[in-house]
Amino acid sequence: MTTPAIRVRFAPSPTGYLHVGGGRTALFNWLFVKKYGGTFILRIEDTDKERSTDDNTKSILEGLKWLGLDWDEGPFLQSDGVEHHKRVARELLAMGKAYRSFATAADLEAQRKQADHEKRPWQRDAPSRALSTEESDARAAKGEPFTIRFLVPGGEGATVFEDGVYGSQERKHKDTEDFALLRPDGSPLYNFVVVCDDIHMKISHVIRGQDHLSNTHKQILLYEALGKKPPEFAHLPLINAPDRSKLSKRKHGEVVSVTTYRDKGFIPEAFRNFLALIGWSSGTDKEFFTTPELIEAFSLSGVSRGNAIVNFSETDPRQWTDRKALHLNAEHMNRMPLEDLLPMVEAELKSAGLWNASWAKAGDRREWFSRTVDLLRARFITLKDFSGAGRAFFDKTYPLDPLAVEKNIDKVPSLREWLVELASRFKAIPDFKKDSAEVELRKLADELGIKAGLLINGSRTVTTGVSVGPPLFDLLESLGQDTVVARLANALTFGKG
RNA sequence: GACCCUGUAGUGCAGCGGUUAGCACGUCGCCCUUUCAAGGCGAAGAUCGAGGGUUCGAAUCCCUCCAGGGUUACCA
Repeated sequence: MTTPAIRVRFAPSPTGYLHVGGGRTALFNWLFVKKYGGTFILRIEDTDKERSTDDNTKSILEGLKWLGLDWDEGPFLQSDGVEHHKRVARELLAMGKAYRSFATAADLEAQRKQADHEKRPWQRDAPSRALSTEESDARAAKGEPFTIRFLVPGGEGATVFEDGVYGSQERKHKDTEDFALLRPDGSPLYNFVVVCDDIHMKISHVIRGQDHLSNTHKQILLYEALGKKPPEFAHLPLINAPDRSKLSKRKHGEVVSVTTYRDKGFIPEAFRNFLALIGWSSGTDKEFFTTPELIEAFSLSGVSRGNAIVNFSETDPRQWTDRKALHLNAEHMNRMPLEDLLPMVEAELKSAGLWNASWAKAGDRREWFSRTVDLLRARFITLKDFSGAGRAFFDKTYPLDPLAVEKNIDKVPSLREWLVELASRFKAIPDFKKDSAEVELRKLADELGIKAGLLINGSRTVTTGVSVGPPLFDLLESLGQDTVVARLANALTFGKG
């Protein structure tokens, strides 16, 4: 017995951008290949010409690239194989394993209604199915339009397969309808093309969403009719919205699109980590995974069977996506090697127009940049925070959080004067460092008979515009004496008008 | 309607015949020489969808029901 080479594919249809469910399916295929070795193929299922667009294809590739899920072959366009698909359909027809269905859409609709009325399931176009070969040929020759449908075997037979996640699956032939292979215009349909292409590409393992679990039986019928051995199948539980409905851009907005996560400052590795945790577990308590760790731990046996919900709020911006995703991103940002993070922060600052050449690799402020990023990352959640909450570190001007001003400055009437005084104390420090700054600040607090916290909160707000960030004295040292003094000296008018 | 899949805290997962039913996110509280969305400690939160069995013993096995999801397209 020979074990065929492992060949898996991700086959999205370009009827939309890459959504989180698709991203997760791609990730699992990718992990499978990385873990066991093999070839990862990308195939674009563009058989529905009405809904497929090049823009969507582009955005899918973009999403995949950002996610770091590189493929070995492709992208292949399914539509390139149409002639082959048609040929196979004709073979099936010639072998008597498929038949021409002359019913129009309206006929079918009537048949279905009738079946419904009689409380029996509609499964096939019985009139066409009963046609003799001669009559069928004659009507086709006359130019009458027809659909080619698969002739599902009768009798008590069943299709059986062992799913890598859901276990043994069985479906009686009588529960499967005579699904269509080719439309009247000759274009092929999904269940048929998938099988043609998977055979053609020698796919060994099909890992895809659970919405295809039922389709698998039809596909197996096709493999059997074509005399081919079906691949191994593994289906993944679906990812739904908080209301348990399918994720859709129209209903749920940008949160379902993979590229949104890129645009909102996610780190690819963190997002992979999050995606992996939906519907999969290593079987241990471990949840933080670098990608090599993920590959090592990955196994189909860890995939769960229940559909999952990705939790997000459409009204609370702090919860625009699942908190766990956000948490994982913060964690990865904190724990990843600093040298890997620096280019990402650089890119973010550049796109925000805040980049300064002296911070570049060979720049004279590189060391400062590196230390500051290191300081800031402990409390940041996404890359966006470097240009947002961290703006005061990278730009002369920075927005003020009115709430911070209210809470940390305006609550104490004389605080503004005290901060100006603090500025002159700081100015006099010969060697401005976090320790010397702290000594000076606490000394002033003592003299004034006030809590150091007041000055701490106040100077944080004045120097950074926000109420959260790194420990104050670290922050002051990073900003540097001149900047700190200048900003504090402005305390009287800070945040006014 | 038919066929199929699933059902453990708000969410994601552990658990596979004997545990005070674990972990993480989130929530709440306390601590961090009175910053903070970081860190530390702690708490609340699950009659394991419901009801019947089997068993000395069931979240774990069986049956029924219920709920959610998928398929039932000349969508994918």
